[in-house]
Amino acid sequence: MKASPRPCSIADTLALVGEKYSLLVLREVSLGVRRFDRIARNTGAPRDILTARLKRLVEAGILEKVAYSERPKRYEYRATPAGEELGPVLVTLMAWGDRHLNAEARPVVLEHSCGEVLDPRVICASCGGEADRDHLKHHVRSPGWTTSGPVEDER
Amino acid sequence: MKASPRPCSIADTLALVGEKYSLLVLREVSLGVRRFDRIARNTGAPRDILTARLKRLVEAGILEKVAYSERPKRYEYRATPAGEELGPVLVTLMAWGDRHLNAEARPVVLEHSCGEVLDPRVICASCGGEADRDHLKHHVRSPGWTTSGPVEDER
DNA sequence: AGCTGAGGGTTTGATAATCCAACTCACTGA
DNA sequence: TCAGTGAGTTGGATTATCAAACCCTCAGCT
Repeated sequence: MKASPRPCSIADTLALVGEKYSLLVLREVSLGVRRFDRIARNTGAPRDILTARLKRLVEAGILEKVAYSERPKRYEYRATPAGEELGPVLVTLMAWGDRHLNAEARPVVLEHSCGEVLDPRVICASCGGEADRDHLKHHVRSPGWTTSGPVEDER
Repeated sequence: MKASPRPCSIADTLALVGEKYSLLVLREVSLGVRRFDRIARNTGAPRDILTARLKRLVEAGILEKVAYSERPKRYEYRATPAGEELGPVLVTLMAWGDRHLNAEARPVVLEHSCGEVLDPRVICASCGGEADRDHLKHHVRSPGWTTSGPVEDER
């Protein structure tokens, strides 16, 4: 994926993991499914595409190859710490789908250590308050990239 | 995008918003950029693709077209409540990119209503505890779709 | 009336990515 | 020896993306 005009961490992150299947691969790995064949079947990814995605995720430092057998050389894929940190993205995507697409029968349920089914909230780490639209303000740091758009003429 | 083999809200959500540019369109809308031309320039999406993405997001109930001028008929795009609820996905994607790709100079900063720069955390709504890998257990509801894979033979 | 420009798209043709099936290579276990 | 498994590669057909040009409606000059 190509970088997009507006400098933005969302775009940069999607440039790494936004291609088709990448996040599903991560889902499988975080469910404990680490081998090529099974990831291919569980995600539905064609094998050649899966090869490309795994390569990219390994190069990005999100997954790592770990040999689980010499002779024949066989590798499995595990999440690195950076990969684990994408967990919140998966959790929030899943929560949205559970609410808006699979309200009556969630295919996968996450149980929190407190015993309850997880209902995830995003909060501010320093004050603990809810971090939704009403409580956030954007500050665009890049000159010429306010919400009114890019600089038309910077001569 | 096609549905993937494993029944999963992550896959279902990505089937709606996982195509290239869709989440960037949502980012622009949530930054207050609502018009076709400007969304096209700020995301870098080709105009024909943008037309397709907007159509899909409107059909999915994530955006809505609002006329801001009769004669000539002109529309702008706004997030519906369902669209607003994708905010946490954008926030977590941005946080990952800020940490791993733009650590020294974040392009956009979110300020929480408490006055601090937002450092988002995902927590369990019922107990308030951290919702990371160590505190979560997966329960796969679909028969035959444990982490060991699909049913090989269901005759 | 005619000209220019803005806004919001559609069309066209070339380029690139995806998909799927078949194939390879290196073994293992019966 | 022979079938099977795991992890990819390869080739060809299909689909999506891209960039640029085009279209239509109207507003505001002149």
